[in-house]
Amino acid sequence: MRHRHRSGHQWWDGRFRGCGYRITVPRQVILDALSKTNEHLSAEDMYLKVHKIHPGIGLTTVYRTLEILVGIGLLSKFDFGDGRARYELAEGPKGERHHHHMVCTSCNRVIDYTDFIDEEKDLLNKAEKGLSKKHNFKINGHSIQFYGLCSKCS
Amino acid sequence: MRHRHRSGHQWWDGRFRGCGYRITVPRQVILDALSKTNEHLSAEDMYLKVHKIHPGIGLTTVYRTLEILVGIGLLSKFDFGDGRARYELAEGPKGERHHHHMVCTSCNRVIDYTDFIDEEKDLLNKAEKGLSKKHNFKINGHSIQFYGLCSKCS
DNA sequence: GCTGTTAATGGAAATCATTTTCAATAAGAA
DNA sequence: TTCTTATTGAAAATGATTTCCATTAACAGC
Ligand SMILES: [Mn+2]
Ligand SMILES: [Mn+2]
Ligand SMILES: [Zn+2]
Ligand SMILES: [Zn+2]
Repeated sequence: MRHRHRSGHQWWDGRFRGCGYRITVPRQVILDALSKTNEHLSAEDMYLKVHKIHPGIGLTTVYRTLEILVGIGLLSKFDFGDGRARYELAEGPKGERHHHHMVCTSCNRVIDYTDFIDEEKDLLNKAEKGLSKKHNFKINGHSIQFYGLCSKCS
Repeated sequence: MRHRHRSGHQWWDGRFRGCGYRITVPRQVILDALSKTNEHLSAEDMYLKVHKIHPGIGLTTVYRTLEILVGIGLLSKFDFGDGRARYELAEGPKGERHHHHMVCTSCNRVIDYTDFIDEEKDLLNKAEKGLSKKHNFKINGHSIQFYGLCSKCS
């Protein structure tokens, strides 16, 4: 009964195989863990989480897997200024999860928000067009974040 | 004649002394170098640049000075994803230099732009107000950057 | 289901940016 | 000039991420 979720195919199976990657136990476990959290985990966070159930999985493999997932666009990688990279599912079974972040400069808490996303999209589209024309720069993505103090720290 | 610029007071003198810091040769040299470039230098870039004229100045001091300058708001510190922090004068003798960045994911070139800054400001103000109300988050700053391919790489 | 090829794994060692330590030096108040 | 103490620079330490490499496991083809 346990681990039943690992028998059949997963929503990311196709994408994964399509890129020529093998589906291995560590990769399934890591993807599972990512699917079940909405935190912004670091590689080590991930390792510790996974390690409780699967002590065999090494930190190196976690790093490698995260890098692959970023590479095929399933994961987003962030730097929130605390000296380690943090990751978050870019796309779930239901589709995109586009949002931006507020980072507390005191306790490092990261808060997702989707407010103003529509207005942002307008501006970003406009900017992307204008900038790619004016500076001849082909824009593929963007990153926006606010820094400040969260409710508990202010 | 050379180094005359270091005799008198500089535009940053007051701010610097006001924070209780001593004005030392390494600090003057580093600030001078920063004033004369519009690149986005890393600590090591800075060290190498300064080292040509002042071989005595150590990398440690460069790191320390940059950190102080960020602390008092004279410098902005960025992470453009190439594994090292990069710095740029936040404020010149003439005042603010607010702008955002486009980062080439192929050659790591960083391009400043000020286009759409006004529209951005409107959106950011609106967002800051809305978010601080809704999420009870006190916003002090933001970071926006576009990623893509520069003219030479696309 | 077995087999062979080869990608994937994990522990140890290496890397690399940044920080810490500490004895020597220099800024600036008096 | 003198005295106090912040600042400096070399070397060592740190900590996240990568690289090495011998072993293991996916899975395509039988
Ligand atoms: Mn998020
Ligand atoms: Mn800039
Ligand atoms: Zn906080
Ligand atoms: Zn480029």
